[in-house]
Amino acid sequence: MEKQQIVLGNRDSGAVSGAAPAFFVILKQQQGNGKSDQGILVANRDACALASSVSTPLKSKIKTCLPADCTSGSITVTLDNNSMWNEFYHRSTEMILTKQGRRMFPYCRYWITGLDSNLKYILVMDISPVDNHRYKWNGRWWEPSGKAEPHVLGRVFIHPESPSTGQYWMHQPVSFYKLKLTNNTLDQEGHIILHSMHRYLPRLHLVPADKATEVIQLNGPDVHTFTFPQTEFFAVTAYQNIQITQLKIDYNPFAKGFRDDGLNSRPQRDMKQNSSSEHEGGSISSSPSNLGRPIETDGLDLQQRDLLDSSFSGQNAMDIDLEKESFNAERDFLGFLEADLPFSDMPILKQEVSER
DNA sequence: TCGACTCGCACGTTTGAAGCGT
DNA sequence: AACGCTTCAAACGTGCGAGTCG
Repeated sequence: MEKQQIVLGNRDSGAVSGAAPAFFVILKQQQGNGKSDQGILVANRDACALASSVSTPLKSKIKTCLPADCTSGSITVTLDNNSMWNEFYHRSTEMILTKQGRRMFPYCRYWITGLDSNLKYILVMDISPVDNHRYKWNGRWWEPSGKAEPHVLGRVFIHPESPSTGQYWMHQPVSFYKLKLTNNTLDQEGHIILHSMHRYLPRLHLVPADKATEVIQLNGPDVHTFTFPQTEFFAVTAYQNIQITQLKIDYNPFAKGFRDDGLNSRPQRDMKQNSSSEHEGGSISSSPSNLGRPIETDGLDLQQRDLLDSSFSGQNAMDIDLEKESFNAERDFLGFLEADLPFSDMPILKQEVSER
C-alpha cells in the first residue's frame, strides 16, 4: 500500500468532545505489492474514549520498567523497543507535530504471538487522547492548563502489509515507523491529526481479516486492542523538555548531526559562531545557546551520555539496517543498563528549568 | 510581553539509479 | 547478458533558531 486515502464520514461534526457520535472512516488502500485494492471501512465509535485507565499522575512516574507484554485472549503483543520507550516515558515523552507530518520517535514496534497462523489479520493503529486536559510545560513538568480541544476522529494508520496471515505477522517484528503525526486539521495525506500540548496514547488493534467485511468496528467483539502506558506522549510543535530533546538526539540516527561529537552539535556551532564573529570583528557571543549549553549537557546523566556516545556513535556507523540493527542494539544496550544500573541506583536526573 | 507555532536551514541517513568490473 | 559492487545525488528525516502570530 503506497498511501492511505481517507474519506471521513461523520454524521456529526467530524470532531467530538465528550460523548462519541456514530462515526466511521473509509480507507481506500492503494496496493503497490500486487495485492488487490481493498476498501476498508473502520467504525471508530469509541475513538474519543479516553485512555484514562493508563493515565498516571504527572509528577509521580516511578522509575520502574513498565512491562513489555500486553495480552488479549490468546494473543500476546510485546513492545519490542520497550526499554527505549521506558527511557522516554520516565521523562514524559514528547512527539513533534508538523504541518506536513512528522514520524514518531521512538516509534511503535511489536512482536505478536498467539495468532492463528493461517488466518489473515489487519493491523490498525490509532492514537487516542489520555484525558480531557490541555497541558503546558512549566519548566519542570507538564501540568494541566485548560480544557482539551475536541479530538479529531477517524484518522487511523493501517499497517501497509495488511492484510497478512498470522504467520507473517508473527515471524518478524511489526513496525509502525511510517506513521506520521500532524497538527494540520485539513491534512489530506492521511496522517494522524493531533493537537499540540495534549496527551495521547497509541493503540494497536488486531482485526481478523475474514471478519472485516466493509466495516471494521475497532471496539467490536473480534477486535483485539493493545495499549502500552509507556508509549504515552505529549504532542508538541517544539520540544519543551531538554531531556527529551537530548534523548531524541542520542537515539535517533537522523538526529546524529546534533550529537556532541557531530559537526553540527551546539558546542561546535557555538564555536563556529564565535570564531566567525571574531573574524567579522563582532563581539563575543552571549547567545542563549551558549549560556544554556552546560545546563543542557547536564540534562542527561553524564555517565549515561558517555555510554550512549561510545556505544551508539560507533555502532551506528556500521549499521546496515538502522531500523532493525540500530534499535536492537539500543535495546540490548538499554537492557544492559537496566541490568547493571537499576533505576533506583541510577543517578537522579536533574530536572533543569528550561532556558526558554 | 509571552507562549505557541511556522519555516528555512544545515546536517545526516536512506534510497535508487548509473557506472564499472567480473 | 547477468550479476554484484561501488559511487553519487536526490529525497527524506532530524533539531535548531529566528521570525511570526494571537
